[in-house]
Amino acid sequence: MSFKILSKCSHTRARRGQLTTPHGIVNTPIFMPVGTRGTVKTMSPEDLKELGAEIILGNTYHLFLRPGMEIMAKAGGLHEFMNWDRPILTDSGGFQVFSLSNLRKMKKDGVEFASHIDGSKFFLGPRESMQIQRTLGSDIVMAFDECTPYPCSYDDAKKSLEITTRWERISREQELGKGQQLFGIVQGSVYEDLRIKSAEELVKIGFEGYAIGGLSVGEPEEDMYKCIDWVTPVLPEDRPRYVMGVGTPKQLIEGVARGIDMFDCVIPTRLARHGSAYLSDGSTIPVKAGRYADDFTPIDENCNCYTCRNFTKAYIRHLLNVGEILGMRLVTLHNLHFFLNLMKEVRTSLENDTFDQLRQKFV
RNA sequence: GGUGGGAUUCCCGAGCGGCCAAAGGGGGCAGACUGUAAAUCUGCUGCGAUAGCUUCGAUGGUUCGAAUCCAUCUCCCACCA
Repeated sequence: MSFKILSKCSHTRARRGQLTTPHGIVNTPIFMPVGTRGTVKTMSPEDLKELGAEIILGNTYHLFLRPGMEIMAKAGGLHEFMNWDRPILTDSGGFQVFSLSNLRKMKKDGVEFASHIDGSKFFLGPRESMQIQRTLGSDIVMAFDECTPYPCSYDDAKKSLEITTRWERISREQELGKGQQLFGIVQGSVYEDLRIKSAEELVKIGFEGYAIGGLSVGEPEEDMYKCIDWVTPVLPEDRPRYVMGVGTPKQLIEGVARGIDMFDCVIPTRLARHGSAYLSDGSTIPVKAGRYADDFTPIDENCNCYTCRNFTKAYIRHLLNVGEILGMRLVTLHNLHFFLNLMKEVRTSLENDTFDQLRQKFV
C-alpha cells in the first residue's frame, strides 16, 4: 500500500499521511503547484525545491500539443525533460473538456478537440489520455473525465456523469507504466445522489486514489463543502483524496478538515503574475497598485520568503508596473511560499493535534 | 529671406461647420482571476453628484452654431535661396 496515515485529528476528519511514489514520498495534506506546460510559470526546479514543493502538476492536453509525444518519448518522459526528479501528477485533459468547451465535440469514447493553437483537430479520450500520461511518466495519472460545468441541470449532470464513469472505467483498463498510480475523479455537479453514486462506482472500479472534480467552477463555496462532505464518507479511508482545482487558503483548510489530502490550484501563481500577493491571514493585496509606489516595506513583515527578506513593495510594484519578469517571479515565489508553508503548518498541527486552532485563524 | 506642411484632451494620433468632451492606441487608475487558451481579461480616465461649466497653439473675426472657415501673431517641420 503506497498511502499511509500517520495521525488523525481528534476533532475533524483531517489526517496526516504519506504517499509513496517512484520519485519519492509526498507528505499530506499537500498543496501541489501547477506546471501545466512542463514548468511552474517563472519558477525553476531549484526554486521549487527551495520552496519545499514535493510534487507538481503537468497537463496531458497541453503537453500532447506541444512539444508532442514524439519529443516527450525521446526526452525520456516529463521528469527528464524538465529536470524535476520529485513526483509529478498529470491531469488527464478532463479540465480542458470544460475550459475549452467551445473548441470541442463530445463523442462516446472521448472528445474531438480543435487545437486552441492552430485549430487542427485531434481526438482525446480515456485510451489516448492514458497512453499520453504513460509516455509522460507521471507518478500519479488522472483518469479521463469531463469536468462538469456550473450551473448544470440535474439531467445534464447525470448524463455527464454517466460519460465520465464510462471513461474512467476505460481509463482503469489501460496498461500504465511501472509504479504509476491511477486516480479516479468523482463528478456529479452539486447533486448529492449523483456525487455519492459517482464515488460508489469509482470505489467499485478501484483506484489508487480518489479525486473530487467539478468544483471551484463557479458554484457557491458552501456547495463545494457540501460536495466534499457527501463524498468523503464513501471513499476508502486508506486511499488519498484529492480535491482538484482548489483553492483559496480557507478552502484548503476546510478541505483538510473534511478529510482531503491533496490540492492543486493555479491561484497563487496566476494571482502573482497578475500582481496580487497573499498576506499571512489569507487575504491578498494588489502589490501592483499605485498606492504601493512609495511603500518601502516588504509584502508581509512576518514572511521569511526570499522575496520578503530582500525586496520592498515599492520595488516589486515598480517591476510589475514596467512589465519586468522579475516582478512576476518574486510574487510567485512569495505566494507559493505562503501556500506551501501553510500546508506545512497544517501537517505540523496534525502531528500535534492542534489543527483545530490553526483552522480558527481562517474562518 | 521665400514657398509649402503642421500645432487636438497626460503622450501619440483621428476629426476638418452642428450627431464632439472629441475615434483609436499608449500611459495611468481600479477590479476580476480556483485540475492555466491567462506576463490575461474587464471597467474608468477634462471639472462637476446633476443641471451645467471649461477644452482642440494665441488673439480677434465670420456664423444661429467653430477643433473644423477667415485675419494676424507665436512656435515647429520640409524644401528653395
